[in-house]
Amino acid sequence: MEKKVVTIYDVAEAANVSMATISRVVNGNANVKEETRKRVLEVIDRLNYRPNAVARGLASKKSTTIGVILPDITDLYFASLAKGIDDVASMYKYNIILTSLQESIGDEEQILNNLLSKQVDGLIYMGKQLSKKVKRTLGSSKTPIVLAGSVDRNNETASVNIDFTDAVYNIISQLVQNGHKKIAFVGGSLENPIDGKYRLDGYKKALKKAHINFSSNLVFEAEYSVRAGEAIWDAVKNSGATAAYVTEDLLAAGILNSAMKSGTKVPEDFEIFTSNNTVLCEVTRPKMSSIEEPLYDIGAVAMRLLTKMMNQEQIDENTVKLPYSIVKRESTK
Amino acid sequence: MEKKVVTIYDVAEAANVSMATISRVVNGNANVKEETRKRVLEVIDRLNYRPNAVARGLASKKSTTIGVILPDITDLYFASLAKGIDDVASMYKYNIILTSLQESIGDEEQILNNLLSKQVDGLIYMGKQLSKKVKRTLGSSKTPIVLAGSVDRNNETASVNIDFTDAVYNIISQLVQNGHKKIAFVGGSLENPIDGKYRLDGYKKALKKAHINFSSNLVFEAEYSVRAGEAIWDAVKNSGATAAYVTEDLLAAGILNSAMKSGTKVPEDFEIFTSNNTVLCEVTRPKMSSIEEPLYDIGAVAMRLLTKMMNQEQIDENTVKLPYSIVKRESTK
DNA sequence: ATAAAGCGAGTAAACGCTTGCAAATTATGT
DNA sequence: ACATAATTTGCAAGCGTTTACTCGCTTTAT
Repeated sequence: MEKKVVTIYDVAEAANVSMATISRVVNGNANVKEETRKRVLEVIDRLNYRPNAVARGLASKKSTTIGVILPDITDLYFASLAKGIDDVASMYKYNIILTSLQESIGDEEQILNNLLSKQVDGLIYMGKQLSKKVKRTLGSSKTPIVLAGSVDRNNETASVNIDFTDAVYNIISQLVQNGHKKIAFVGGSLENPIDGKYRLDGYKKALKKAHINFSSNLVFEAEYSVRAGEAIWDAVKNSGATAAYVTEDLLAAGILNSAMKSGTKVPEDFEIFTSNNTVLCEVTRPKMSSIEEPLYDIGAVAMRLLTKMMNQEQIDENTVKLPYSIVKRESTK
Repeated sequence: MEKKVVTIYDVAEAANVSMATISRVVNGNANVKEETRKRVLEVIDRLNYRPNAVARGLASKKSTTIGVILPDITDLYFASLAKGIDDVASMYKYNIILTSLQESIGDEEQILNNLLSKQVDGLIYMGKQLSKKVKRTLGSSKTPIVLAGSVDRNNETASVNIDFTDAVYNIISQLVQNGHKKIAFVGGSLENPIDGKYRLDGYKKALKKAHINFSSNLVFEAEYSVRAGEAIWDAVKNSGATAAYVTEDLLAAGILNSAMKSGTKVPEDFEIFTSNNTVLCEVTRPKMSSIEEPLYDIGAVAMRLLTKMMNQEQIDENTVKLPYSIVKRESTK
């Protein structure tokens, strides 16, 4: 006995109305007599009818699905953003199609096309930056997109972020205030505008304000990993730096561990500020002081913004900057 | 000038063939003359045709989409599993719809219905355990499901795991070998069969083997968080335990930190073994020894298994247990 | 009492694709 | 050259919904 799928027709028949009426009650359309609605609802329940979202999508041209593109879901930074997105999405009854950016560069376009072919109603992008090509593809579709924790140099694309420059400016200023003259800036690839432009700008700005000359010897580039952090410590130490601002928590944890292990006391002999305030900051010993990006909120706001765009609502701010704060723990004085 | 969506008809017209032929070349059907195929491909490229996956889904009754249900994406344990799933899924051209299990209990059923309404071709579940109700809903659909890092008491449902009991047995045996008589078992909710049954069984078994009496005073239940770990340390210490096996990394990290802070040297005065070998183990100082669950692989194998089920291939093993290993770092002797 | 307006429900045409079947074309063997 | 087989194509019927349009029946106003 094969299990038959219950369709709108079956419900219509059992409830003695036309399928249009079923559709109306399922969609909450007001043009249905209360009595009929009740009867239909009952039948739906009895037959265990489950509207086919694919068919609905085809007929309505809405999939109630959004595409989320991120580099790596095991990176707590993105996972936190994703959680914010997910919560708001489910609040608005959207489903999320998650896709990771693979190593290979070229496939960003392919991922996008795949998502568009699935008729997603919107997109959230958390990669490093949108390529021209991708932007073009996006432009030719009408699918709205917003960047979360990612920036668009030209502010053409909607995005939600914190003011990276400002945050780093503050951090560095505090370090300066603590008497440091040589402060290392340890970032990921400087090609990524967040590190290479915004954050570095904040660093430079703070130094300038304090009349300290910028020296590229104090700027380090490393992969975002504990190992890379451990490996770079010697270089950082040898640069003469007495404090460091690190753009990512794993990296910072690695540096911290190497420092402690090599006998450099943190924060007494060396202060460390990191950037993402993931749970890692609480796991290291000493616990790390960090910029607190409201990651969950960034994701949530990005998703909320996207729902507005999908509803064609008026958007007042294309680029929203959320407030950040600074959490002092034990890696700074 | 409104942008028109390019459909299969447009391509057919431009290529001077019927839409059926377009469909065939898009689907790689062999019954197309090479010359025609080339021409069509060219037109597809020129018009920038992107097949509508929703329409395909409706016509073919396949969505090339699977649903993934997990408790919390910011938990590295699940994130790692998810990554394995994602990679294999994209290898097989499936998309993933990610849904988080909210706090509220009752909605598991709703989540499932939503996913089924989206016509997912398969499901991967990583929650604590499938409720009867959910199982029933699942049974009435034909959608295959596999559990990843989650267990089914009755082995009715396909699942991929490690042998939790065996792993813990080994850990505890090593601790016993190191001379410990009082070993704490610190888990999450013991209602969860993984902790409360499988792991605890391994613990008991190892004690028994060593002729050590099991004492419930040495069994602790705590939330999976750093704070909970820090908070529980005193109780653990006061129980007289000289070593602990902890079922989750955050929790272990909290315990470790409190121990060190309170002057108890790890591993000299107290040994700690944890369970998930997430990156946290490398971030704490001392770094933590851990069972190494091949999380990524579990996810990957689960997804692979699911593809087989979706293809109606013969499955030899309903329940697959992957090999685990034990990584010794600095929290044990 | 009667026309206008409104409500509730049905009809049928999309939506963009897959696919079984039949028709047309080309290749093969004699 | 002809029949037959094999290869390519086209036709059209779905797939399960949504949604304009219509239509009959009540209300309401006059």
